[in-house]
Amino acid sequence: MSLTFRQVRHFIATAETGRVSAAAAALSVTQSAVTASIKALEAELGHKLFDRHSNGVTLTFDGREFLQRARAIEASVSDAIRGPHRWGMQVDGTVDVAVSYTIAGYFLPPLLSRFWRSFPGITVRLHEFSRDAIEQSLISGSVDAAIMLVANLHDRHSIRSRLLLRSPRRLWTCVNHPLLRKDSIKLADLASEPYLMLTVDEAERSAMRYWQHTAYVPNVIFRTLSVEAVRSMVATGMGITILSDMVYRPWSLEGHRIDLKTLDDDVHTMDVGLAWKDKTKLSPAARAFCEFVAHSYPGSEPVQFE
DNA sequence: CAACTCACCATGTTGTGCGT
DNA sequence: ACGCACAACATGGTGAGTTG
Repeated sequence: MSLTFRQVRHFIATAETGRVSAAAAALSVTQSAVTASIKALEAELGHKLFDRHSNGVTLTFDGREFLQRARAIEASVSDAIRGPHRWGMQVDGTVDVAVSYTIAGYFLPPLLSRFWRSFPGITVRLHEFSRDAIEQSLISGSVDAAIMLVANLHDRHSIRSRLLLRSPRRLWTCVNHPLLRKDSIKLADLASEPYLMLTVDEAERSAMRYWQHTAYVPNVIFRTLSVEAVRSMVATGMGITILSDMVYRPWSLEGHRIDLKTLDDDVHTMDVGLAWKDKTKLSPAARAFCEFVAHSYPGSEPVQFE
């Protein structure tokens, strides 16, 4: 027997809900069907993907690794299914796209690769800016569109956005960190821990949005623009942090492992979105780019580009 | 060569047991 | 009570073999 797309869908649903029964309900199948899929998948891969608990399941290290691949499989299949209806058309031109640092490093490359294959006649000029510079560029018309973290979008009157991806934020620790032995972890449990604060792309502002809902503040021992610095310091046990799954990688540059834990508090997701200036007629190339990006991440509301 | 039969397999459900 | 695992059984698709 070989891996099937059905097993991948069951696995992703289980990973995202944290419960086999919830995944089954979401997929409109029974819990047993999902259990069987995951067991078959584990047998096929030769690795345990979930740790089973009385209140659900959690991804193992191998499970987290496979989740990233499973999401790529799902996106690729979705892309293949949608593609032939729309993307065969010939469009030429240039599109200027602004992106933030996190998007450029962790979101854009695979998307751009697929776009280039679909629209070889379109040249994409990329510009990496801060959030406020992206907004100014959109309003001034110096860029056609942007892919950015939309939670902190300031000018929602002049700039329209379309949510593409919600990436959950979780606790990062070194392996064998005492916090990992706790059944449930809240922000209150982290307040006394040395905290590594990423500052790039307004990450600190985003972090403080969920800390503000508690009576605690993080014990920040180091602020940095470097995700790799945070990764290395977490991996060596210097501190903890909370960052999104999108930027998570299981190893630091030095080869030390980083563990993940879901928090019990309501920590906002990191929301990636497509943004463009309202009431602006997009060029054919810009419109093709926006439609391609929006269609690559279905799920939320349909959107019409002018 | 098309139509039919049958065995096999993947995938599903129901019912139930077990652990927390 | 809740959630996962497993056994037994049902269903539908597929491929091999048979028949006219």
